[in-house]
Amino acid sequence: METREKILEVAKDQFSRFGVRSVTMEELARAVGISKKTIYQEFEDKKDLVKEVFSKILDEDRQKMVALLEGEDMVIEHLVKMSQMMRERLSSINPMVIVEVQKYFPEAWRIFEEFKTNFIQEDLIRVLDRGKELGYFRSEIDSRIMAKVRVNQITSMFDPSNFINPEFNFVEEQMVLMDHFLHGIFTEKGRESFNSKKASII
DNA sequence: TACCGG
DNA sequence: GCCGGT
Repeated sequence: METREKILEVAKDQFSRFGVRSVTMEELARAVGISKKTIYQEFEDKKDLVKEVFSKILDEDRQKMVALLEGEDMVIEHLVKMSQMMRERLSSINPMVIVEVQKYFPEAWRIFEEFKTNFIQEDLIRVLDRGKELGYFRSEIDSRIMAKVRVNQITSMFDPSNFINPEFNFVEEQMVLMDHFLHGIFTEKGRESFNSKKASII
């Protein structure tokens, strides 16, 4: 594996587990088994490294989401699995990291914001439109507005005010939100299809 | 590895 | 005093 890839891989792991600010460049270099100098040959500074780690994480999610859209009739499964993916992503990251990145690494946070609007939202619009064509979702729903609503529901997990003092378990809350969202857009056919296969996809 | 400066 | 950066 290339040095750069190795650094990103180890940094992703260490940052996710211990937080960004509590992992020093010194410690990171030791964990990778290289010198600080080598890290600074690959990355401008710590901000740059954090940004690249974040891009890598989002790239992995992007790949998975593209793969989800492969099947012809995968509309409902797509929405369910996307929710699943985001829940897994959040539980794999130390909540402290989210706060740190927003506060001290605004460029990395911007990457995440762009991912939300440019990718997740556009992906949802396509899925909602496809679901309407297939008769799973009511034709009168506005795909663009509902896609935005759904992005906000999903990413509310990453809003510190929602996870610092959680009133509910966030997994349970996301499940309830997803169920409510789906039932709000389903046609009769969509609802029946969901009920008949929900045991196998949830 | 040692060092400077924030 | 610690840590990013040289």
